[in-house]
Amino acid sequence: MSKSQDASAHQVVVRFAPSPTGFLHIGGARTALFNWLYARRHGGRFLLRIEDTDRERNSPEAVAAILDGLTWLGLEWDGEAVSQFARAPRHRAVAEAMLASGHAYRCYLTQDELAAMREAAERDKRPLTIRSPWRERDAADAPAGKPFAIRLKAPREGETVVVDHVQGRVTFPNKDLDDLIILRSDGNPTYNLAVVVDDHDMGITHVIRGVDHLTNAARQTQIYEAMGWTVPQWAHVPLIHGPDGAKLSKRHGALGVEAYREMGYLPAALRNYLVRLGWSHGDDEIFSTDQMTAWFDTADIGKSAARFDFAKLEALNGHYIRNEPDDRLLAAVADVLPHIAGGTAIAAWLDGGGGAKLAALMPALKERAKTVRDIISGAAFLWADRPLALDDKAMKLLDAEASAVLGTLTSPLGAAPEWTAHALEALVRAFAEEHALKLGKVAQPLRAALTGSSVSPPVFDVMAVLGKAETLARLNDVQQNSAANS
RNA sequence: GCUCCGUUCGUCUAGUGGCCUAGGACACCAGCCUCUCACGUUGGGAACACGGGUUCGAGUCCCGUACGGAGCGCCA
Repeated sequence: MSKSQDASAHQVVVRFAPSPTGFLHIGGARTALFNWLYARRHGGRFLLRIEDTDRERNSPEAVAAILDGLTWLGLEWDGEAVSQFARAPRHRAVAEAMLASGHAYRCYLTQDELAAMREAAERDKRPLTIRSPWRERDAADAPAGKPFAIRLKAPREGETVVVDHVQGRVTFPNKDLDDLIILRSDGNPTYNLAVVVDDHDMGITHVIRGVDHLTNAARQTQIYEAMGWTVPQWAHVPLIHGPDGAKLSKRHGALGVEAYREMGYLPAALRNYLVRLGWSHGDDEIFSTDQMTAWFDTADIGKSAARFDFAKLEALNGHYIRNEPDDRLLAAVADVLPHIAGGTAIAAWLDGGGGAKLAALMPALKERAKTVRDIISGAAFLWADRPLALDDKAMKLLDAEASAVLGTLTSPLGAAPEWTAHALEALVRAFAEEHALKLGKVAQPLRAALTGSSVSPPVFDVMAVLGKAETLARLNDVQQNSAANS
């Protein structure tokens, strides 16, 4: 292990180490992104480790969801994902080695004794620092057969320093740090031990993670030092908060990335939004993946927490949608369809020949969409059943006068020699002029009749995509309806 | 409570002692474009938490206060 590490001593190796207790949430996604960017920037490796040592709270579904989320986001990792649980024997061996070298000791403190210490500290309103009497006791005093945990024999004097790319130099007085347990009485390694051993064995050079791990960095430093291992470079990134400044909750954005996918966000947009949350490169806002990787640096990560802002994500997503090739947008539509009401019916319509129509309208659709779902709702009139349901504004647009205008328009339309947006626009403009009407007086009722709404892509595009027969049929529906009402 | 961290427009941020009468982006408002919406474009309002220092000069350095956050498990 150490040989291969020496050989690659100058190569950057980072990792993303989620615990599979849920989905890949937005904060984790950003941490993964930062690590991925850092590795790519330095031509290093981005490894993945699943922290699944807590058997109760871990599920294969969650692991799959995390891998899916990373893949969708485009954050490919190098090699196989490492299971932390599978490495427990090695963690145990390291704990034993520390015991043997005198850097750790067996602690026979019981849960009851611990609880009493906690209670006493609470009562006296003083900070709780566990001081195990077993630290100094002779091994001969050990009660035979009683369960024990292994605790790190941490230094009591001086301070432990964490030199961090983001947080700067943070010092922790050793007197405030207690002897952390590295091996539980049931023989299982604890988180801090497992992380250090794994990071060391995996040759991790830089640990980029949330600030909630800052104090862990101090404790982990003590383990590295006890083992005589090289401490990795640290970069503790501030957390992402909800719009109200409090911890991100389900209401806000603490959703799994798959939720963003289902809401119709593009991975490139989410990456761009996330990278800009806490990190900056001057006034730049839009980054291609190449630019991100070329410019990303832990030194440019801010120290204060950022709030999650859907409006900005949406604006960014709109930008990416406008610039996305139509065929990929079509694929994105197919991707979200299963997740919306009536989606399967739409998918069937698409497969039954509607796909070509959606594709034809895509340039107009993507111009006004913020999410993939907007594309779908904006195209809904394509597969709507006749006669169309009209919304209130459409209803108002189709008053008696407008209906009459549309009635006289039907015959020139029926005789249209060419059914293209361009030709239709010329035809309708000529018609409006002939009848001394402003174009809007014709176009708006037309839009209402054809789409059932006052808002849509340009009407001439709508007519072209709908086709002559369908257009005339929808206009006829309006005539029927207005006749019935009068 | 203790330890650590933070605080520039509503939000994300630029800013590393003079280039800042504080810049960009999103959002908001108004105009233009226009068959609607959107895009685009032009313009507008909008911030250095507060109080002391240091300095010729402070958003930038120091101290304090307030507010916010994170961590204080035989969880990860």
